[in-house]
Amino acid sequence: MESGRGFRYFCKMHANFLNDLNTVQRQAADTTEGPVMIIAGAGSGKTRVLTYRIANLIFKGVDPFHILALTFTNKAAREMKIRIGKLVSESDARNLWMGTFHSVFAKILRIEAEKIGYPSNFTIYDTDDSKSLIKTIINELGLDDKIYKPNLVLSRISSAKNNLISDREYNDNAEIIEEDRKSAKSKLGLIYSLYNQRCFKASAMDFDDLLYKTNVLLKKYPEVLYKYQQKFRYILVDEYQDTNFSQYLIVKKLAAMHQNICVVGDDAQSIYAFRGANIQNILNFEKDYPELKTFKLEQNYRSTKTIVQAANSIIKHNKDQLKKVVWTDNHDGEKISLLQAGTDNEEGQIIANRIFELKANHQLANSDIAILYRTNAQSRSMEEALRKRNIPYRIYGGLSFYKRKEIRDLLAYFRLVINPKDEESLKRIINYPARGIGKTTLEKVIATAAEHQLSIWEVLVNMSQLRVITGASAQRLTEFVTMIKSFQQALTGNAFDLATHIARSSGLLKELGADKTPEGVSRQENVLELLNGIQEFIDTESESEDEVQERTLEVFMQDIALLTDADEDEKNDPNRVSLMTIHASKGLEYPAIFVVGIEENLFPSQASLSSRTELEEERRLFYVAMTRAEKFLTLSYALMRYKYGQIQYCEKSRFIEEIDQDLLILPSGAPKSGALLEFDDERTSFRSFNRKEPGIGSLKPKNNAATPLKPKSPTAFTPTRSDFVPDDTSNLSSGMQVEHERFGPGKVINVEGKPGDKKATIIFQAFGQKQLLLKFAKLKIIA
DNA sequence: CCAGTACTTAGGTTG
DNA sequence: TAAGTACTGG
Repeated sequence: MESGRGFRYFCKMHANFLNDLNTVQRQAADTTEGPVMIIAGAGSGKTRVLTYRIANLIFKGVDPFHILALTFTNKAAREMKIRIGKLVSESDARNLWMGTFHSVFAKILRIEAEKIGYPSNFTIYDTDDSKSLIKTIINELGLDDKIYKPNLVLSRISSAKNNLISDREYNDNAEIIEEDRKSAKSKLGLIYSLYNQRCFKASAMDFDDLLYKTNVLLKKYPEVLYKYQQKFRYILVDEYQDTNFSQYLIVKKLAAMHQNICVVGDDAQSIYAFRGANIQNILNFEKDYPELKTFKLEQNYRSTKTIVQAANSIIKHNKDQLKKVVWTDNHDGEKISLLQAGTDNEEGQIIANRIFELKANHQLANSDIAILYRTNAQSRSMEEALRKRNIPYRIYGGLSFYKRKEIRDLLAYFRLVINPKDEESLKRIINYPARGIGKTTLEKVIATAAEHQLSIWEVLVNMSQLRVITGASAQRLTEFVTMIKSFQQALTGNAFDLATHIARSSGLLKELGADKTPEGVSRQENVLELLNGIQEFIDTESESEDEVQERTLEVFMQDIALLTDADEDEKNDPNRVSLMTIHASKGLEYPAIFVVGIEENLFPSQASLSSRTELEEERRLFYVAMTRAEKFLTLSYALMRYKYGQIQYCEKSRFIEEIDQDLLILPSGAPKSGALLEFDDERTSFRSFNRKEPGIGSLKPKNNAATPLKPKSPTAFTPTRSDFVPDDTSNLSSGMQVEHERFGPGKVINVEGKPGDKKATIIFQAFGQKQLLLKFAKLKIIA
């Protein structure tokens, strides 16, 4: 079958290419048959081993189509493909099945969708969609959303799915029922069932469904399981310590036939237990495959001796761990600096100063440096300080491009056009931009849908037969349906043309164009950027050879559904300091690392203190943070910090005490807040500088002048005119020119409603289309 | 319907 | 403090 593929690569690769690896690494990469577990300490060249192992498989003649490699992020998959491409050939690398669990199995689910009753163009609900649907259900059931908090409900449902507990099993399980009853949330099971029904009716799957339904598919259809067992003869799983039960079982089933399964992980770096990841999977692995060969990668190539020893001294305080000794041949390096600041703001200033010193003394670039923190809220004081010193930075994990409102709005149009049953999208845009479809009308439609067991879309399409809504409202709903249908006609055509057409004729671009504030302009630019992205998508060729897909809008949407902001590439100025949470830093490395806010109740976090397992997870998190550093590691804490606008007094973290103290440089006379060093620019010039409030200097009031004020909205500039005398509008009709006290001149395009309670739709020159109730609106009739 | 105001709440977050 | 939602007057 594998007709001597190795031959083709003989010239390109010298047979001894595995000599680039150390002994254990080489064994791990060359033991290609049978179950293998690789325990890979931090910085031990794990990615390198995976890369070489896959290249080795291809070199030995395995067809890339038969290799499945599951990674933690799409970015990791992309980078690994590039590296493998350089070892073998780009076309072979392209043909690998490589990606996250979610993206790989979403692909498979689309192929097999009809077996489980879904269309292949099913929508993927993201967390916001899920939450919004849960909110709807809670409201419909008349439950209190303070008891049934959408976040909590979702995490409960998610955890059920990740443990493969169906809604039926949930509702039949005495233990679960008792647990929910005790916490006064006995309706959770009902919400779970309704949520599933609604997702199914909307032809939608949430993130957890992608794994759950894969399990259902493989269990219910042995022939499908067989097909993929045949296909995936070699399976590799990265970051195995962070997989959950649902993922574990998928892998176990797929690997059952050939048993060529290789998992790579490090129990010391397991930091996602809080959402279902299970270290037990590693222990299970040994039970499932008694023939297993285990390799321990213990030599660290990343960090100095100091950093490796410090990290080891931390992790040894955890009881639960596999035996492993991480060591390094690297230099001792510098000691770890510990900095103490008076307040969170001062912490930012000290760090910024320190970054200047490091860059000046050690020829580091901004991009060699990362600041890591426990919670996103901590980024503020760091940003402020960096901005003041003109140090360019980039924040990971902020509001990603695809989460911006204007982008979600346009994507909702695309989603609805592709899958008109997608109710979350429909509700989002049916009246945006405003087209006079009010809350009452929509509620009537939803009620009708529930009554007849139809989707909202089906009600809209069959409105004339159902005769629930009549008159002007029905007219506008019909117009909406006609518009969406006309978009659907163009689905097979050019994706960019269709997308642009939708953005224009939905009125979305016009709506955004009406807003002349800087924010408004930037929203418009974002939409244009998305359209550019679609053009770019069309211009790039399809990833894999076996699916020569048309670059339609539908395919584009499938592509971006599972993106995260870790996937965004750095277009402008790559030379920036990186800011991110420790969670987001997993798998990354930098010459210089700052870990900030190492205080009790923050790191370890307050909530983790009550249980040993949670505290140990925090400690692993600290271990991950420290082991990101290659040469320079700086830790810091503050004595005071703002939390929810209140001052909180802090104590340095127990984790600091746990570090081998010989490796630390303790805060030698932490700078008093009276005299900080203030740098002017990137040169080393600096001057002493006195703060305004001696003593408690850094507890300065917020909203200082350094923070740019938000530009005022145009509304604020339009004075309320005392000479404005409104006209009688009881006979207002379409086509009339009017003037509004605040919105200025505009043209009436529609008037409806009973006399005395009329609603007018007016396009204002400067403010776009608005609907106004005439009993309130003060209008002057011009013509 | 629109827009300003009062009130509530707050963890880390793959895809 | 900041963001998001619910309420209310025009």
